[in-house]
Amino acid sequence: MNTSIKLAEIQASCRQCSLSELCLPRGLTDEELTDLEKVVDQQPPIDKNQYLYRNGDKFKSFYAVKSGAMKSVFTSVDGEEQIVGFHLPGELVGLDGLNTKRHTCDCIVLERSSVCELPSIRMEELCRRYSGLHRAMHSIIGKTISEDQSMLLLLARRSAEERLASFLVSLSQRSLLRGVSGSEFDMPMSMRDIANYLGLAPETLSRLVKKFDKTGVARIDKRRAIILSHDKLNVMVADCKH
Amino acid sequence: MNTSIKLAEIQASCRQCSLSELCLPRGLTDEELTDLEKVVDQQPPIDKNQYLYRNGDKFKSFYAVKSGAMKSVFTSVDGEEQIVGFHLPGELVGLDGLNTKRHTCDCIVLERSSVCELPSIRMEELCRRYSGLHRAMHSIIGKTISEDQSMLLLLARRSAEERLASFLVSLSQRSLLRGVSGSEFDMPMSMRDIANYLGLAPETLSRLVKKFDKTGVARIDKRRAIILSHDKLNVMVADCKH
DNA sequence: CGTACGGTTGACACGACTCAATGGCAGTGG
DNA sequence: CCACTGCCATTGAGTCGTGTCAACCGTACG
Repeated sequence: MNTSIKLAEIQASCRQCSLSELCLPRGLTDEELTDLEKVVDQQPPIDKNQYLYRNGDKFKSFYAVKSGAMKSVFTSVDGEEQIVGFHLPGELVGLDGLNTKRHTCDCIVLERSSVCELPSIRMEELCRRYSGLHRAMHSIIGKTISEDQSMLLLLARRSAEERLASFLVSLSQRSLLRGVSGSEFDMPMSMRDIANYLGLAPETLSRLVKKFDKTGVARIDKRRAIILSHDKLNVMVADCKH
Repeated sequence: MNTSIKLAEIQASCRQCSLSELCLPRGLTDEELTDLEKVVDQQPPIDKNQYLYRNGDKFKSFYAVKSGAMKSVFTSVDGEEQIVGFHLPGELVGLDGLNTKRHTCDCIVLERSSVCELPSIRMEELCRRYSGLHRAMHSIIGKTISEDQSMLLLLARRSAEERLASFLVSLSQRSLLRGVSGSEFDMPMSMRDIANYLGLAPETLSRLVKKFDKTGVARIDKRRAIILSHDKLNVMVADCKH
């Protein structure tokens, strides 16, 4: 195989990527984009259940999800596991390594996925050169923090029903952002994963899903979700206590 | 009054600050420190119940807590409030404004406090010049993310008892870091605030505190906490389900 | 074909919330 | 100085949501 061609293939073309409006490149200048493309590495696809990185691994890169999906799992000293995020195309993962320069989560692939690798050293250099990129990074980091805080409220104050409703709304909105339907979309994660993420027992979630179907709110079959009534969902999310 | 002297007073001296080993300056070079001091503004003390910033305010600065304490309160559309963090001396607040350039939390002062203001524009410039400072910022941001994630696990998977134990351990450790006793320290927040932070009803917390006293784990009187047995506390935190 | 795992369903228990009443303390105004 | 007024904290009684346990089914996979 011709090496030069291979290299050309490996280097990412953010401009041509359909996710560029969701992803880091959003709002960057031409010059910034050109240099960003130079440091972004395409990675070979990763199979289901493989680790993108593990808790304790040295933090060396951020990763942008190109296709597929993954989950970040935080494990406590006693072995309790908590899913702290699901990552869909256009989203950036790896921020949990910023503090100690080692990852504090496992990042596990939910379905065959491909990612772009953004070496942190080179990103740092670029951020120093381009304030637009620096701000874009900060914006993504800030979004992660805000989402985590919103999740704290969800877990601390919401009922099981409100949690599921909120989760479906979130997935629906992210689905829309990617240009897919906000009313019918695939869910790459298992029911167990969703239950864990929402701080519920799998049994509780199972009963809730059934109830949502019966009451015409939403239907989940296999790994496909159909929102039956956005109105009802939004009411459940917005309302404090019924 | 002589203006030049006044200016000299306003400008912070991170080097002389007893918190420098906890705070942003930690690990910076002399040169970085000199320039950092130039952008840090001392602010007049803020009284109890005042807002450092509000949800929706334009994000213009980070703030380093010099003395006192504050809480970050995240409010949902329906008015539900969740305390997402307590901030003690040496800690940096304001990160919730990174995403949209507007704060997503209220930051409320718990007891008369003073802060150092770090204008974000000037910090950005400095970060571009000094990689050490850049990394220090990233480290603090990453720590916030990791702590939030650890909090997600706490709220999703832990019993009320484990949550309180974990909270006390955290306060104890932070107290130690500041050079105060890890076994006896003041708690600047109300019982209500703690309950809210831990996702509990105030009544539940009250009963738990009583139980902790009775079982020789910890005693909380007025706003002072005494750890009676670090061992017992650690067991409660480390143990999964008994 | 056997095994493992994810998801479902039912019975049951219990932890934590809600509601309501009381006490204590701080701040305020007469 | 003391009554008034809130707010916070406490305590008890009762309920309900959600977790736990156990059994079962279907499907994927080796």
